Amino acid sequence: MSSVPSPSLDDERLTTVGLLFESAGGLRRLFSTQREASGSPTVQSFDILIRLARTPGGELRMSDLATQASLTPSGLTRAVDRLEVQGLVSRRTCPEDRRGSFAELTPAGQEMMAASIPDHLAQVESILDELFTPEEEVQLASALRRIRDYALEHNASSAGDCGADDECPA
Amino acid sequence: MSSVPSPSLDDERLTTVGLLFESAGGLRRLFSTQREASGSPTVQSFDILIRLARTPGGELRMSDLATQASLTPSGLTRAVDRLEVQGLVSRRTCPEDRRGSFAELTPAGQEMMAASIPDHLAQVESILDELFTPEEEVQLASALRRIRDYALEHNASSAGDCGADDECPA
DNA sequence: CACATGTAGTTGCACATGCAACTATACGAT
DNA sequence: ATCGTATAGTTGCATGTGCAACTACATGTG
Repeated sequence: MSSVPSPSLDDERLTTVGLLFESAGGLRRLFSTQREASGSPTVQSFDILIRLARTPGGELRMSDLATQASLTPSGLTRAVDRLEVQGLVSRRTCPEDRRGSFAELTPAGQEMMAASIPDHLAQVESILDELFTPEEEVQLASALRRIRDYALEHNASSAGDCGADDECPA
Repeated sequence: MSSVPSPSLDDERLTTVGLLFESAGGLRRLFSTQREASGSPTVQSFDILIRLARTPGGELRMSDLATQASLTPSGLTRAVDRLEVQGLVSRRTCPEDRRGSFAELTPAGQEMMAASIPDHLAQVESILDELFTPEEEVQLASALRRIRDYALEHNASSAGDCGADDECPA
C-alpha cells in the first residue's frame, strides 16, 4: 500500500478525463495566442462575449452566464465589471425580479464581436475540418453535451431550470 | 455591421467548442466538490499528482508535466513548490541535463494517491458508464486525443518531442 | 401586515496563474 | 578553449478566480 500499485491507474477512463482537460486547456491556449495577435479581447472575456452575442435577445442573466462560462457568480461579477469598464457590456436590472440583472452587449460590444467572430470562426472551422468528419463532429458535440448536462445537473444549484445555452433557444 | 448580424453565430462549430469548455469546466467543478468532501488535495494538485502516479517511472520532467497539466512553466513551478511543501512530491535534478528537473512522488505522495485514486476512479467510472457505451467512450477519447495533439502541435514550443502521456509509455 | 426563509448578485480576502525578465546549463561555430 | 545562441526552470509583478460573508429583493407562513 506504500508504492502506488498501479492496479487500474492506466484505466482508459482516467485517460479520457485527462484528455478532456488537456484538450480544453490546449485549445484555450491556442485561441489565446491567436487572439493576442488580433488585439482582440482576452479569451475568457471572449468566451463571455460570444455567449452574449449568440443569445437571441443579446442579453443573459448573470447567473446563466456564469454557468455557461464555467465561472462562479463572484468570478462573473468581476468579469462583467471589466467588460463594462471597456464599454463592451452593460447591466440591465431585471424588471420582474429586481434582484437579478441582465448582461447585454453594448453597440460597441456588438461591433467588436462582429469584427472578431469571423476570425475565430475561421480558426475553429479550420481545426475541426482538419480533425473530424462531419459525422464525427456531431458525435463529439453530442458526447460533450451529455457531459456538460451531467455536470450541470450534479453541480446543481438551480438545476432543472434552464442552464443550457443550446437547449434553451427561447 | 453595427448589430451583430448573427450570420453563422449559431454555427454548430462554435457550439462544439463552447461545449468542450463547458464540459471540462463542469467536470472540474464536479471533481472539486467531491474532493473537498474527502479532504483530498485540490483538483489542480490532483491533476498533477495523478499524472505522476500514472507515469511508469513515477517521475516526469517539469516541462512535460507542465504541458500535460495545461500549465505554463511558471505555473507548474509554483504548483510543484506547494506539493513539495506538503511533502507529496520531490524534485530530482536530471543527471544528463543539469538544467532540467524531474518531479516525482514521495512515498507520502504515493500513499496519498493510493488512497485517493479509488474514489476518483469510481466517480469517473460512474459518470462515463452512465453517459456512454464503451464504443462511444473510445470514440470520445479518440476525438479528444486528436484535439489535444493538434493543440500541442500548434502551440508548439518543443513539439515533436514527446509531450503526450499516452503515446509515450517509455 | 410582519417575519422567516430563500435567491441574485456583489465585495473582502487569499490564492493560483500567466507574462516577462532572469539564472544556469547545454550545444554549436570559430 | 571561447563565445554566442538556445533551452529548463525559477522569480517579480499584475491579474483573474474562488470561497465566505454580506446586501437587496422575493416568496411563503402566521
